[in-house]
Amino acid sequence: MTARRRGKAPSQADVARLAGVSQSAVSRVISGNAATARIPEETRQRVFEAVRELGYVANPAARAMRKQRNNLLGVHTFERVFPHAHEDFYFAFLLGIEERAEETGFDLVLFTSTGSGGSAGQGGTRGERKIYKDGTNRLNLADGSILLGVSTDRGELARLWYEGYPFVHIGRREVPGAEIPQIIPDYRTASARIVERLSELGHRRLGYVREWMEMEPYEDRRTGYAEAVGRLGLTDTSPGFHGTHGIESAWLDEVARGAVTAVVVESVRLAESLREQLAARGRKIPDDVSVAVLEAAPADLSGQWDSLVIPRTEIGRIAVDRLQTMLDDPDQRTGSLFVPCPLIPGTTVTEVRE
Amino acid sequence: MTARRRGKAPSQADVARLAGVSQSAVSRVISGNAATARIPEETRQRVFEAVRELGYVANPAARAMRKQRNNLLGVHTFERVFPHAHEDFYFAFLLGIEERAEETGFDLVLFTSTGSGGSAGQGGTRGERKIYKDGTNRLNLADGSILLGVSTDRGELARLWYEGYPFVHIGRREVPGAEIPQIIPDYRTASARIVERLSELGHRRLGYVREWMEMEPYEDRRTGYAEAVGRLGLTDTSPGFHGTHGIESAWLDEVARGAVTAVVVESVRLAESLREQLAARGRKIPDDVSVAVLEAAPADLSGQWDSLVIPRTEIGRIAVDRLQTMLDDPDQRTGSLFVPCPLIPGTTVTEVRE
DNA sequence: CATCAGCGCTCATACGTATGAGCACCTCCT
DNA sequence: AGGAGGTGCTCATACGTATGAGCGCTGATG
Repeated sequence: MTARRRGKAPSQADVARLAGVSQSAVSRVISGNAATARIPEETRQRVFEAVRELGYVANPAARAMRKQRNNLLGVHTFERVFPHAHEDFYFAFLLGIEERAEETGFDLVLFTSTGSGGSAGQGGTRGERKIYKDGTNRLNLADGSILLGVSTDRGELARLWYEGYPFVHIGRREVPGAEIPQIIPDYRTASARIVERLSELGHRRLGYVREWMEMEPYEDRRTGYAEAVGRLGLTDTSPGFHGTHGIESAWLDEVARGAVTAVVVESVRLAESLREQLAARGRKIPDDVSVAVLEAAPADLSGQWDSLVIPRTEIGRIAVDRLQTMLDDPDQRTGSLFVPCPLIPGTTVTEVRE
Repeated sequence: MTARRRGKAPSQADVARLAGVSQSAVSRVISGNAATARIPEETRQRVFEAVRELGYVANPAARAMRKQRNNLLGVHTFERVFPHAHEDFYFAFLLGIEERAEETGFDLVLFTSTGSGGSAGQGGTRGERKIYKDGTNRLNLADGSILLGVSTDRGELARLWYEGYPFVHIGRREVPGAEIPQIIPDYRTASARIVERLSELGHRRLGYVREWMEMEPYEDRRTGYAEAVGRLGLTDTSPGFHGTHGIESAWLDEVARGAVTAVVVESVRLAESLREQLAARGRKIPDDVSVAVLEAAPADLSGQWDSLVIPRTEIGRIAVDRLQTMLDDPDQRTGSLFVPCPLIPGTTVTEVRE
């Protein structure tokens, strides 16, 4: 048995010829719902027979063109997926997306092609991936897409939105004039809850250490923190709270002197640094200062710092579901979802001791 | 600016109307090569103007139907991708595939849908993914596909091959009557080289411990090992060499007595077990017995055992390239590629000491 | 015996793009 | 002046599927 030549896959017309019916009859048998198509069992059998005989398989491109559905969900990341996956950055999101896509019978397109095109090029632009390459919008291939990535190009997002393409963005990203549906880890509430907990443990004078980035996710953390500090009547005079990023040594001296009993830090990286510099001043965490972190470490690194955790897998699943509702009902094009971030206990926060 | 209603994306016809030319002119301007299409600059500009005005983007489905290319590469795994990725099973392959796909301007489709279909089902068959669901072959959506997975369904492979669908299988997998292009880690040569090295180090009496699986990859290791043992006139009377899997304690006693100076083991798992059982008999690796392993541990676990390493990322890249040549020239439908597996030195093989 | 409903299909068309063939016009050469 | 050859397009069609409209037939009903 030698393989059939490629390029002449049998069509419904071929099947029809063999079964002695019309192409449309074949179409109805194969994919038409039995209700509208009044085709008796005997004919159906003949058609299926012919299908098997010829090894007919539907052409998805044609089908996609005719219906407006492809059963394809796109995933666009603005940077490479897998390298980051290795660092657990995208990985857990993809896990959830894949799970849910499988459960709902969708396939996944990973948009990996860069804007630079070129068939034999030696690698595209290393950093960024564009949605629009020359005139064409690759995402269109999928019924809808999930977008993720830190360096999101807001212009492209705006255009995509304006064109009415169904998509969901993981993470908050404001684009003026476009109400993009987003799946947003609720950093704000989580940050506030961390402050509440510190307050319950007796801490009244806090400090805040911020990252250098100014993206929405950090804004949310800062908003939640500030709001809770205000509401609970706590004190924060740290430079981080008022706009400076990183750790100032003058302020550290104050902390060492006991001016502050708890510090909230935006990242593990900074928290580690804080620990070192406090140690250099003879202060220990949590004995002298409690520290909480506003970033989920990958699962295996956790258990150390008290922190919030980003439920990435769940967010992936939610993104798929949100997208599906958009597809089912085009009126649902707008509206974001907040996903609560649980706090995980560590060993760096204790009751205040004075 | 409110978003355009979904469902009526502008077509080339719309652009043509606006630019005052025919649809075919638009097509030629946009995608026709300039050589055959004799369209002056002025007209081109008018068309591009209209394109921008309307926000036209090409419809990939229609394009795919007309040409026979999609610029889509499929990846089908017979089990879930990402969970395994986490265990570094598929991960490195995907890394290479994605890299190379990006470099050559292709997008990736991950075929995640199970055979069980169903739009709202509560998850398909947990284990296996089928290629053919009811009558349709999802893979057809992509120009060609890369298949991988341990529980490959040979029947589906045969059918796919027979239909002339372009695909590549990662790992050796024999299917009677179908010469499936495969990217094969050259376990055979690598195993032989390990034996050669042991021989160079003075080992003449070897032992072999086999896994319970009977798949091609293990066959290759066994063949390479046996061939080298024969060629170099070495001795192996171990049960593993003659068909038994696992570790027999009677044989272990012999090893402990010094009947064997080096053992080749099919997996780290078994090697660990071997170490324990030798330790129980007062024998140490490598002081009393040298041990080499025929399986690459994930990069971070390595450095311990002397073993061969599977160049997974490279294999992924090669698979993409192999597929591309098939697509460019349908006559290249057959022919597999062997990829050499380097040996990495560890601390478990030394010169023989007697 | 005329009417009518249902059955089992077929016909025709649309989806959006790409492309071979060809048409009308112009320029240049003999 | 008449033809050759080039330019700047248009026409028509094909790709494979899905679907609304409709046609001829049969059997039942009035």
